[in-house]
Amino acid sequence: MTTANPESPATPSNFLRDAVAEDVRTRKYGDAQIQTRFPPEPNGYLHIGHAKAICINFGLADEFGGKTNLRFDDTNPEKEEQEYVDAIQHDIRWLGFDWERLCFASDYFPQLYEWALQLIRAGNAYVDDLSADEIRQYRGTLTEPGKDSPYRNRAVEENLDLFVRMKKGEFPDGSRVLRAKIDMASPNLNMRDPVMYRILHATHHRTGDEWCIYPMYDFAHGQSDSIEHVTHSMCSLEFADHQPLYKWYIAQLGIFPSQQIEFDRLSLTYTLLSKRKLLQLVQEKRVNGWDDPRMPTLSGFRRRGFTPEAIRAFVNTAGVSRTNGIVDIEMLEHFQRDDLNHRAARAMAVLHPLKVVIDNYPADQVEYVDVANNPEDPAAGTRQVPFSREIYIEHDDFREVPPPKYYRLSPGKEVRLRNAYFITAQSVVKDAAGNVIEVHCTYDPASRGGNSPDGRKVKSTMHWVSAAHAIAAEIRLYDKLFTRPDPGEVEEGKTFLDNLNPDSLEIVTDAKLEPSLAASKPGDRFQFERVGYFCLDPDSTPDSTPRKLVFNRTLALKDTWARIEKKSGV
RNA sequence: UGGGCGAUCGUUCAAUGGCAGGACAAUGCCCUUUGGAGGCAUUUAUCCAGGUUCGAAUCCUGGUCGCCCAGCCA
Repeated sequence: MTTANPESPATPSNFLRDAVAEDVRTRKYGDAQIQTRFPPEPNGYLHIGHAKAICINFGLADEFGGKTNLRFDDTNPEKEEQEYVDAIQHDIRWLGFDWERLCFASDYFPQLYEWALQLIRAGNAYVDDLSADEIRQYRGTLTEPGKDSPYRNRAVEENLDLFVRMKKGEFPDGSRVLRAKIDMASPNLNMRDPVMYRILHATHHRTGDEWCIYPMYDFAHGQSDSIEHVTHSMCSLEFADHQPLYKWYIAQLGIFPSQQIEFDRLSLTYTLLSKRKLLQLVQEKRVNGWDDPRMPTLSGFRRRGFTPEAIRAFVNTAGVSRTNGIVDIEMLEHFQRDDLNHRAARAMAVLHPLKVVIDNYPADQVEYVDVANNPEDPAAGTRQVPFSREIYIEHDDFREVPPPKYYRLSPGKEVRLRNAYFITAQSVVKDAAGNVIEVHCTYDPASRGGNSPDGRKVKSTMHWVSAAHAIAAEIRLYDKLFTRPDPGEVEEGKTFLDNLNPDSLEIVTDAKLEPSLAASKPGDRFQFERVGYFCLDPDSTPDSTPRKLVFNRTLALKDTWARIEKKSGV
């Protein structure tokens, strides 16, 4: 049962949907419903690329009234862990999907073993004593055929005896394998007597030490699909070459023929989606764990403040094909900004405070101005924000010598403090080094709320926080984890680690926030007006003393001024 | 140099023999109590060469280019 709704109103056609629709139309499976599956290996955390596979598998089944199983492809005990099994389930639910059945390839080990015996009896599988190295040599190359193993024509009884003893644990790791007897001269290397079982005296996260032989992917996946009556087994492109083998096992065994269909993986600019490399980043502590907000994992995006709705909308819009391209990360960011723009509560926060003293404002006066919680959504209501004589504004919002097209505060210039008053800069106070540390202004009492009765206009509106009421927070500003659009592109002698962005995390420790933010809870998302979207990090302790608030920047707001500045070649 | 898959705006996905369209990005203008958001407009594409057809991105032939495969990983 799926809980997510179709994201885009007009779903463009794609070859996967077409294939399913055609099978439904022709009643290929009779009264049986469409069945799909999402088959992760629990050897790492799910990333944005998996989100695509999840949306495709769950989405298509849902669209055609079918079901989706979550099946862990746990046939390699050396790489798989329970931690990953748990995290994966959590992430799929977070994304908005729920499965019909929770399955494990390891649940099928007994059945797979029986099927292996069946293939041996039929003369279609044999135990090979060749070493891994020898098997490689015998396999041939891309252009040369392989040659038969000297053990290829063992008698059925001997194969049976040996395989049973492999299972009993009589042989050491790597000493023997069970192989399918197909064709050592096949141009498809997957058909050159592929290994079905290897000996691995390893403890499996679910079956413990019950088994010491483990099936290979190819001998497990298709049959698992078949057992679950999967009608459409959608996987990534690199498995296309495996399809003949997938079909061969199913045909030899005479079991339900699931249909494999391949599609392209998702790739994103400035993003690495190799599980091996992501694991390396975690293990070498280049990032702070799988859920580091800079990671392209679902848990990383979640902590960063991304929403499942935006990720789904992005994945659905990016589409699916059989070409391998790279989607611009800006597209993902667009969908996230769009989503948050509509939903996120607004607040005022000053990241780099500059004190402003309003000289003609009564020293002990505090008034509360009415502020919309979300201008995009009147239903979000309003709140009261304290205003007083001393406030903080963003350091960037004042220039003693304003460059061309700079509309913000500078000496003699009048600007609007959002929802409050017009102020005009009169003088500055500098430290010994000549840095502006304080700006003195005057305000127009008639402009309360942000409009002047005489109708005069100001070019700029700025956010602010009352100094006396401000609360402190740590703010973590994230940037791209890698400096290159393709992080895997490396020069001679370098690795992808050399493409790590040294400035991917900037910590601001002295941000000043409006007091209402004190009530936020980890996971709460906000738009800090004119700055960006932020999410309260789990490192926060909003309810303890001392209270600690840590906000992660999800994304910065688009910044026209920054673009102008950049274009003017500074 | 074997086999498999693919090629459409800068990027990505459509068009299923009948006006090449959307999204992202970019550019310009309008609007704006967020230089946000929004609105309008603009630019740019069928890998190449032949062929079939009234008509080809689509079908055929031949090239070119790209990706994947030689784990006892998945």
